[in-house]
Amino acid sequence: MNELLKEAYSTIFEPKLIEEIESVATLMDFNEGDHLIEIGQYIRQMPLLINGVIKILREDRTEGELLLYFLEKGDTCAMTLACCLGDTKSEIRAIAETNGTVAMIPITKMEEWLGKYKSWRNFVFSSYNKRLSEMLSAIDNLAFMKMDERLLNYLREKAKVNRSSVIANTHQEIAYELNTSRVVISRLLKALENEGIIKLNRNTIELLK
DNA sequence: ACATTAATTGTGT
DNA sequence: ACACAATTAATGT
Repeated sequence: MNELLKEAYSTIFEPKLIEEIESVATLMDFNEGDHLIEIGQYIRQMPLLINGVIKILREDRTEGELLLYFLEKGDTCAMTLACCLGDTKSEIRAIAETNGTVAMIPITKMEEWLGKYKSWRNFVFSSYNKRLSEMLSAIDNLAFMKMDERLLNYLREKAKVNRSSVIANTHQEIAYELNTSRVVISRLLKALENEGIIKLNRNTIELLK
């Protein structure tokens, strides 16, 4: 079972650290659609994503959801790091985009490793870094980009994480994640189809370019 | 195989 | 944004 762990992390972590992870981590499988982290929840374990894709959403007080970014194999959630270290509640919601596996690591260990392993420190810092810049581009999207550009961005990201140019989502679901209405999505999608950028089917969208 | 229903998507106001 | 039409998938008979 720990083949997976090695495969995902052996390029980043030194062998000793991987051994330690193996000895303390609990592997947890999740299924598509599972709510991994809810808003307001305390986080006592730190997840390392081994397999699958997780999406990170922010929720508006009025009940709108907004997609922030996707997590892929070898990533961890920066929010979790902040929560663990600062002992605060989660500000975000994490939902499984596909089936997958995470390794859960006790916070005590992760603090211990910070001093002990250089590769771990690097991992934590660069995760922060990466997420920060993803947050910035998410903000850019919101502040400066029109809905049609955001939609196209979304489709591209989604195609990337699923490693497939076919996106299996209804217009309604997309609208939720971009925090807009379904009608807007339908119209924009159709416009994109007319431009020959995508192909529209029921329940699926195929990215052509 | 057919009819009914529900869900998804398209369009006009 | 809303209402409704059109299309397609799901289900029961």
